[in-house]
Amino acid sequence: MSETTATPRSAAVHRALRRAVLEQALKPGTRLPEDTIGEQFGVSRTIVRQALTRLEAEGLVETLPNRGAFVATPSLEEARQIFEMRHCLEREVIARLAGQMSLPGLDALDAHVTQEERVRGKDGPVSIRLAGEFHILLAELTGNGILARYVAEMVSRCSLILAVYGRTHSSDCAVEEHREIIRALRDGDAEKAMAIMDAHLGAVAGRAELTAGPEPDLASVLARYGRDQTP
Amino acid sequence: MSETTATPRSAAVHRALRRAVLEQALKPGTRLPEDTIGEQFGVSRTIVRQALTRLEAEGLVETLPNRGAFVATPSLEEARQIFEMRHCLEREVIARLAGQMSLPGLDALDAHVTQEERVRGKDGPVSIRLAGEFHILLAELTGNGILARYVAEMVSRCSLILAVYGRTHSSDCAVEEHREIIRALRDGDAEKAMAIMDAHLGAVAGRAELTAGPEPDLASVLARYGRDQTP
DNA sequence: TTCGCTGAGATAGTATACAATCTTTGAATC
DNA sequence: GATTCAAAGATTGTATACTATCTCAGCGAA
Repeated sequence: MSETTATPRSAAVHRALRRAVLEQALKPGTRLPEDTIGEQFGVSRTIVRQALTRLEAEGLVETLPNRGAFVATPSLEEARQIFEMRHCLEREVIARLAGQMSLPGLDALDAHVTQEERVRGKDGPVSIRLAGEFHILLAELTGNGILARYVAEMVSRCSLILAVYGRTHSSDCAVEEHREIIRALRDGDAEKAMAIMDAHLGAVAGRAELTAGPEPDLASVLARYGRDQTP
Repeated sequence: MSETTATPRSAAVHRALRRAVLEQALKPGTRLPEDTIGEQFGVSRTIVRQALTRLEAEGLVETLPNRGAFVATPSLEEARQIFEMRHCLEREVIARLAGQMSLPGLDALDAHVTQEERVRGKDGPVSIRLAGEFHILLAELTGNGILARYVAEMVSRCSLILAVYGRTHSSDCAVEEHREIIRALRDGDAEKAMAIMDAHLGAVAGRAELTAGPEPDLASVLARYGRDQTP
């Protein structure tokens, strides 16, 4: 995940904003004024601007000239393309891992899913994030950092899509499917792992309806995400 | 290819630098001091910094804290990963296009290769760039912008790899292979198209030795790339 | 000679001031 | 009452000034 971070300060802002978006604390379309954010983090607009530039490159933020930055709102067409791309990439991941999993790798996956189970139902936002990070972890285990980065990007943007078009994140089934994927990978059953992944991603893509929640206060969200908790 | 460009000025610097890197006018490891670049383009460091940030996100530039930006020098391991990823993505492109090519699409490809033939042997740098853009055009024809963006990124970074590890760019064979790929796609022969693409990419990846050229003058290079010729 | 220190120069990191642009509010007119 | 224009406010775009850090040359001591 981690590129050579340019500077620690803007990296911190970048991380915090990214997390807030991924946990759907900042909903698509939310305005991201530079000075409001800078004020919250105690940095100047210069720093914020760098973070926003990077987020834009990742597709999590859209900026309009002279209008500023907004949390990206994927169109239906974009959503379709992102799901397609994610599907393609994750098939590649499965193909590379099936039957080739190291013991430490399997342990790491197990540990992650255990963590998912621990917060299931308790902390919605964290649960959403962990579900995505399972797929990123999987991609990282291939050893190909580029592949992992692309998967991470697609997972992030899927989170955005679900925030726009999705119903509630039903994490119950997801966790069990994650276990099944691990099992199939351990057994070297590439076909089965692929099938489960297809179903899993299909399920994710399936949740596509319209919902509208209340607009949360930007400052209060940022106050929560300011402290850089690593978990 | 084109995201929502933040601001025209930094976008221009970004394009120019990118082009210079892709045409190997700026070789890997070249230092990219902010004020030297800013001076050349008549903009402040602020603008240059934005451009460099974007280039870093694309993997074309690496920055070291308090040391500044350099044209990225891919390690052998990165090179391997990039070729793997490119291979995976381009297979996806072929799979989607085989037998589904529209007439305008085929025309566009033909026109591009014709352009490649026109500059073959005459303008080395442009020839390198056009060869890469053939693959990007192919990816764009799938209609999936994300896929196209990723292919574009991999093509760019391959260009960087060849600049470090490659021998001379033998564009002669490449152009003919491009024609063959078009033919196979037109005939709907997915297997053949895939095989040619495999061979083609294998040939690209195959050129891996060590070379070292003379260091060109940064200012003179930028002077050439300052004028934003669109072709 | 070599090693280490010190200070000058250069360059990136950051904040801020100012300019340009957009949005919005309010009033005047139809 | 609706519409249009204008001015004020807000926010982004850009340049620049200042600070922190790194690099390297020069000098002195072992």
